Amino acid sequence: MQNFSQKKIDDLHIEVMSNCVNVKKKSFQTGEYILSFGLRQKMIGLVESGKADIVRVDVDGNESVIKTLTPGSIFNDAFSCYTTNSVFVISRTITEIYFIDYPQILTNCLMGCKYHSMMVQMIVHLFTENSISLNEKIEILSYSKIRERILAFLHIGIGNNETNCYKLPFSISEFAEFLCVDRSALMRELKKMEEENIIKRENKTIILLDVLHY
Amino acid sequence: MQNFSQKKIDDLHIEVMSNCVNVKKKSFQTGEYILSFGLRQKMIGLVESGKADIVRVDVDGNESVIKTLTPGSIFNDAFSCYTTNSVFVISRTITEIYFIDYPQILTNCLMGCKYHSMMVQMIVHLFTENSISLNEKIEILSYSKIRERILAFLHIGIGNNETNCYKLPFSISEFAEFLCVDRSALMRELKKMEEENIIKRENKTIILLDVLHY
DNA sequence: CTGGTTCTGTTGCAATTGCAACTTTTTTAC
DNA sequence: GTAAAAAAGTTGCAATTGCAACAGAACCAG
Repeated sequence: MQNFSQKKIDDLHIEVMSNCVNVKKKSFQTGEYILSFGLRQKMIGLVESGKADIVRVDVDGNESVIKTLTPGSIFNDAFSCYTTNSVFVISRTITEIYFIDYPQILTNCLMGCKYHSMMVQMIVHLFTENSISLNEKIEILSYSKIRERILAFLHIGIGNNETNCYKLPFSISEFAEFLCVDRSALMRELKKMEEENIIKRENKTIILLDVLHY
Repeated sequence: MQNFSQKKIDDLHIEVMSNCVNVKKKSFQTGEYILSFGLRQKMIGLVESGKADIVRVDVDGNESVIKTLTPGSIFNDAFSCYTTNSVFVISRTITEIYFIDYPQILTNCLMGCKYHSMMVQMIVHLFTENSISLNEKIEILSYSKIRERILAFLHIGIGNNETNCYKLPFSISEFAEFLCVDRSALMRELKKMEEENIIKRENKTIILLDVLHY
């Protein structure tokens, strides 16, 4: 999730890579659809600036944020294939994204380019990070009680940080969506937890009080 | 999940690969721990025969089967890193597994071996399949009602098959574990769905009656 | 075949959650 | 600055679920 340290790929690397494979940069407005993965486009997206969400939409139209993308984040089409529902990437601010041609990395330029190895490592990094995020989400959703999900989310989010603070990267409504629980039920539980001195909340910042911070 | 057609890697490939990277074959007894991923071992496991489960264990000791591994299945350490809980691979029958040294694929034998490209594609395949399974699990868990989870599970499992039958690859207890719901509550819901003619159940085979099979 | 263990099936009950329907506050757009 | 829209916050109520505690069936191992 957010605590996973992104391996930043700087402009120089992008420039070098663009000699090796097809790289395009595009800008998106707030709310614009960056990708509908139903198309199964084989490419890697790399966020340079802005913010975007990977959102799953089920058959009933319910949305669930799978992951929030920030500068340095990397994503691809592996999120959606073979599932019945759709996954979209939606720009939440003005967002700039590099698109790197995916099959090219494996076919073209085969073994000849000295940056090829770096590209392969980038792919592995992408998939590993993807895998980690998905596992974190499963860990959270495997709890049946809202309180447990909140705590799991906070523990992952706070991770090895020195503080017990966590600033939500999204609104409370989106938080409920992420946890796959009803918004009002989430509010209710957050209130209860505050009354029981388990957390303290101020706007979008949640402080986990130490007693249960095992 | 089970309907995802595995790209079988036959013995010849394994033999060729073993010239390029370090490959070891090991046998495990029923119930034996194949891997505790807490160790963060960088390697790929490839099931030759038998059956094993990837199991997540949370801090309270609750177990949840992430995925069932059958011959041809491939797995690695990307399942667990950076999460607070542990992931294990447990052998359910006598199981034979190839272990392929992971970093070697990317560092040793760099660009020299003509099977290198195949290895890279294997890695991509592994991660993609991993990603698909995890997404399917998230899709299932994103529903809050047991009935919805059962139906999502069946839809994924049946997929594009011609039949409406699905044979559970595990016991009802394990099914409840997989869906992250209480076993007795699952029983109750299965019974209700049978009474409402939504499904028909016989032992471990579930038939989805066509009305709701959109 | 016998005792033990695991799985299946059932039920009552309390707790939690989703849902609907609100009000209030904050943010956005013109 | 003001109207409109989105988000936050509340609450009552019904439905669903988890939990505990059973009993019977199936499946071992000696």
